[in-house]
Amino acid sequence: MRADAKRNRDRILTAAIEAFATEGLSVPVHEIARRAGVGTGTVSRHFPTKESLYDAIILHRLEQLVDRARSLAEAEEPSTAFFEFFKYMADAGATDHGLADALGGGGYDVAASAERTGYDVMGGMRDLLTAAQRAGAVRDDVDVVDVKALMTGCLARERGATDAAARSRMIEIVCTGLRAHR
Amino acid sequence: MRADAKRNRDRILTAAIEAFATEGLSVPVHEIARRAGVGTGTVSRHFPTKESLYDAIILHRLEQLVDRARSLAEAEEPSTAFFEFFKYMADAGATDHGLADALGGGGYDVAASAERTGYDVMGGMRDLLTAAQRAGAVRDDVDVVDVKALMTGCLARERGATDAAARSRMIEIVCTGLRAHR
DNA sequence: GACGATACGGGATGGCCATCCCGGTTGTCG
DNA sequence: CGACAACCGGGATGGCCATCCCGTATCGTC
Repeated sequence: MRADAKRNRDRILTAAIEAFATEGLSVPVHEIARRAGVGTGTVSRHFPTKESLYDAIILHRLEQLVDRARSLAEAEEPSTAFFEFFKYMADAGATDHGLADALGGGGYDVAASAERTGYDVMGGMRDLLTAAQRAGAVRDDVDVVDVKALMTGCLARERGATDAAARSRMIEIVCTGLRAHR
Repeated sequence: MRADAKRNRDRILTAAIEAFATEGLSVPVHEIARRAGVGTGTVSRHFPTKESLYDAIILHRLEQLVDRARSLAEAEEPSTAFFEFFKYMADAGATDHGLADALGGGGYDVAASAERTGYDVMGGMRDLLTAAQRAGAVRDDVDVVDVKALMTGCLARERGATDAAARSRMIEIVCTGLRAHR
């Protein structure tokens, strides 16, 4: 690959990460090109569709989060690992509108894309959850989809990432509800 | 107002209610006109902008829900009134994608529209909440916006309205978390 | 240093959609 | 019944956006 091509590709990725994070997934490709300082054609050539940009960025971000899940699973006991991760991921979603859109299903199907590209983004989360359930720390009738949905509730956009107090309050509420107790 | 105009207006409202409920707020105006059996011009004349249709339908729907909140507030003790209402509204949102979009903030700001048109959709909910808090049934650091946000989490669209079991599970989780306990 | 391959820019294209417009129609009132 | 105002339909308009295209510029190699 030619040097300038690689350089532009990296610029585009950097610009897209930032643009998605601040504006959400609906940011125009044109705007990403502008931020990257390249033409729209250059974006299209590196990433033929907007969805391929989603794949490159969102799935990569989720991989990072899953790595975090795995290291938490090793270092902590199941209960704290799960709840720490929940908080960690919710915070990530609150400061990254693109991630929040993806989790909320806004026009991008994470699970389908992960499958298509061979990533395993659900696995790490599922392991964390089932371990916590086996340890009796989480109600055992919930599944990862429930968890994801409840998390998106903590990401309500109307107060932005600013109101961290409200967010941690909501996280606390959901985590309390998730704890086993019958 | 001429008889045919009134008839068409009603048809449009009926069609729009159904279209929003099944397709969400992003359904094209054209599609609403088609369902109503009128031309797109007729829709535009009765409702100059799409948002005026939102106002007519969503705010009206919310009024109904607020009425329900008020009657629950009279009939029940504060705690059950609040939690009943939460469940009632979440179920409403699950079967009405338009309502879910509006609650989730998908391109329509309920609070602003309510203010602009003079409706008081938040009031009933707020009363219910503060009453429940005074009765010690709900943590007193949450506000209506939190409640609304957590509710949208229970409305995750990816399983549609079909999976009622998952929904009531999530409602249970959130309500448990909302209960006071320190 | 020159040449072929590769990549670039940004205008052109086409789809989608809300809103506007106007020639034709229909209800209403005298 | 007749005339006129009100209303109707749906095509036209314009904005937004992803994607494609092609003349031009740049890279890497010989």
